[in-house]
Amino acid sequence: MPSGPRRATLATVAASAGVSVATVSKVLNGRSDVSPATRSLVQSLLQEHDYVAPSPRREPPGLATVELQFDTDLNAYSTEIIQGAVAAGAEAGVGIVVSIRSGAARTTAWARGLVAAGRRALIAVTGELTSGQPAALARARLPLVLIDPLNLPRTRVTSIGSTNFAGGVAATQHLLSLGHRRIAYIGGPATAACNQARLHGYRAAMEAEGAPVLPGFVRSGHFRFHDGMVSGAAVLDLPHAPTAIFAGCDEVAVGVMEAARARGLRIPEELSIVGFDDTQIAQVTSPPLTTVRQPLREMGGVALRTALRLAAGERVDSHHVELATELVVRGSTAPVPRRA
Amino acid sequence: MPSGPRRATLATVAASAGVSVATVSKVLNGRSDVSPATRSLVQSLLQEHDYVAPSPRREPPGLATVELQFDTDLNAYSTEIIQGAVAAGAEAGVGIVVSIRSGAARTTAWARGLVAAGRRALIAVTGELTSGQPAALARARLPLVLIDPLNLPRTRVTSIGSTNFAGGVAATQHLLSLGHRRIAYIGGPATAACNQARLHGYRAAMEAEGAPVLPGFVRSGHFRFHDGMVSGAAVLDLPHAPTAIFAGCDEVAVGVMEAARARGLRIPEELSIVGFDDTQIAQVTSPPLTTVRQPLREMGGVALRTALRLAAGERVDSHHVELATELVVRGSTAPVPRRA
DNA sequence: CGGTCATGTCGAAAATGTTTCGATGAGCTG
DNA sequence: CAGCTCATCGAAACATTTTCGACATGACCG
Repeated sequence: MPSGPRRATLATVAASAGVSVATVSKVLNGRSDVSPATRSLVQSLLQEHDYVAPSPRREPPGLATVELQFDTDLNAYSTEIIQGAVAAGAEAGVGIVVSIRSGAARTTAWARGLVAAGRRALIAVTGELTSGQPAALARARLPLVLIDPLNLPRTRVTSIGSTNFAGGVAATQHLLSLGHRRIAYIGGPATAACNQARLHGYRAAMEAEGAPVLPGFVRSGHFRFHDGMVSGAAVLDLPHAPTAIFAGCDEVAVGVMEAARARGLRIPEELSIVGFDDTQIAQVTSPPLTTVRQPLREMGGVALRTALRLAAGERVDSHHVELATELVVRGSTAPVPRRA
Repeated sequence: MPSGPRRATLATVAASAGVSVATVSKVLNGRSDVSPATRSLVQSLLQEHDYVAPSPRREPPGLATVELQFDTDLNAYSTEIIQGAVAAGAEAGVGIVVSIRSGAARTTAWARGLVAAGRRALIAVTGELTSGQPAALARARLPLVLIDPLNLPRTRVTSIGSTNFAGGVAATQHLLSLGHRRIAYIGGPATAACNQARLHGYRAAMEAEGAPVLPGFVRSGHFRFHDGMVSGAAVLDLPHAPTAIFAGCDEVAVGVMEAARARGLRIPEELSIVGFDDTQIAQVTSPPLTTVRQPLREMGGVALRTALRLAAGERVDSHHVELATELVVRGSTAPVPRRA
């Protein structure tokens, strides 16, 4: 059953406008040898007939792009993801279009716009997803891959993460092995999946060692420097202040460092700090930060390759992949200080 | 005078391959009803005849992209540039494709590839330019905008920078006004224009104050953390060690901090440090870094808008624009210590 | 005023590329 | 061998763009 009245062609429009096919073509291509009157007449008739370009011509092979969308301003974490995606994109011959999510709702129209703009897939980084969004993307046939999603909607979505739980365990065990018992955790949004996994890793390691999680020792935030400073200050001012703090990301760790510095605490002699991510920041602090490395570049690369596989219509082995984290010991951790 | 032997058409290729025009078309469009043998034969003949798709058909409006190319791995500086370009791109409705320059020569073919991939312009960040590259880009009609170029070829190229000289003066004057006289400069590549401007600003301020630039007090590098650590160590180990160091960028400043820390020097009490750029790093060090702010986001935005104007065929007012730098005083600078 | 020339519009026809559909032949089956 | 399937290919129909000549118009000139 062909779709009702055939799709409009130039000939259709030309006939109804009383001009030649050539003229209609010229209007479409913005040629100059068409009088303004004729042009606007043809344009309105094009609209009326819902004219759309015919075959989506063979697209130049290099034209493929993938959108890499962030939910917030770029930071050291984003930089590594971008780097990884760009490197993998260069190999695959697709361009990485970076964007920062604006307030705009992610509607079907938005998804279609991305497709029309030549995007082959969308990679959303640390995003919050409403349940309708995967549906909108599916309608537009735009594959979606998530990196470190804040939440996972019911529908099955492909996502890339790292072994946050294991990382939380490793960080905490490292501190425990140095003799620390009063260890606080300062993390990100309480609802974020990756934050929960790190927190549970911390709790699991503490519990295994029989170390109590003291009241006020677990704090949420937004993974930002400022959160680290504020929460760090709050924790350090407790009567039973911790001797070590496990921060949910490097930026928070640096904020904690600043809070410690403001209180005259020496790091690592009087306070040990472990971060998470191993961004470029970690190598640049004083002292250099002990942290749990997330393979962010690899995650960006894997996300891209997964997105391309989805775009090519292939199945992916698993709808969620976790890359391994690894504890990197630098200078911000030391054995627990002797009681004065 | 038409360009010699007419451009190859499907008919040309079909004739030389001994197949029909239809078959060649199918190969081009990746249709399945072509035998592998025929396909590869046609493909090689397409190559041989330099077949290119004819008219760059009327292009879907949303497809526009601009390439933002970096010469090195992404860092905090890149992040700000990207952020600025992406924000401006979102406003203008063009996508920003980030890429990292590979070893590949920037030939005419490369430039044409970018055009074929839908790029409207190229923004090259802190790149080194050979004289042939602007020519290759011009032949492909791809507008080029430079941000902080390392060198400027003879041909007139549009570029965006900041007032590096004024910034160098401001940083140095700030240190001088705190009573410092033994001030060292640790910068980037000796040939880089932005580095030279900062260095000359430093020299000018020193000279104006009658402060001598002591031997060994000016050092080059690659604007990296490691350079700061090495050159910082070298300068601090001089018999006439400086009381203040002006670093050519924040990352170098952090390296210098690390070198100072390794020598037990307290910052800012025993050593003042000024950085350059005001990337996110500067707010995150201990103590927070006094630095010369470059409006990197604005530079990214201006570069994008300039690139789009060039792509639209408009003239730009000036082929070089410099945005204002601004000294941001934080915690890494203090009055010169009294002689012990 | 009539002739000439430049200019703006337009369409017929040619050029180019894509799609449909039937022809052909190889290989397999019964 | 008849009959069937399947892959491959091209002729022809289509869709669109481009070229080029036709025509009208108006300016300019002698």
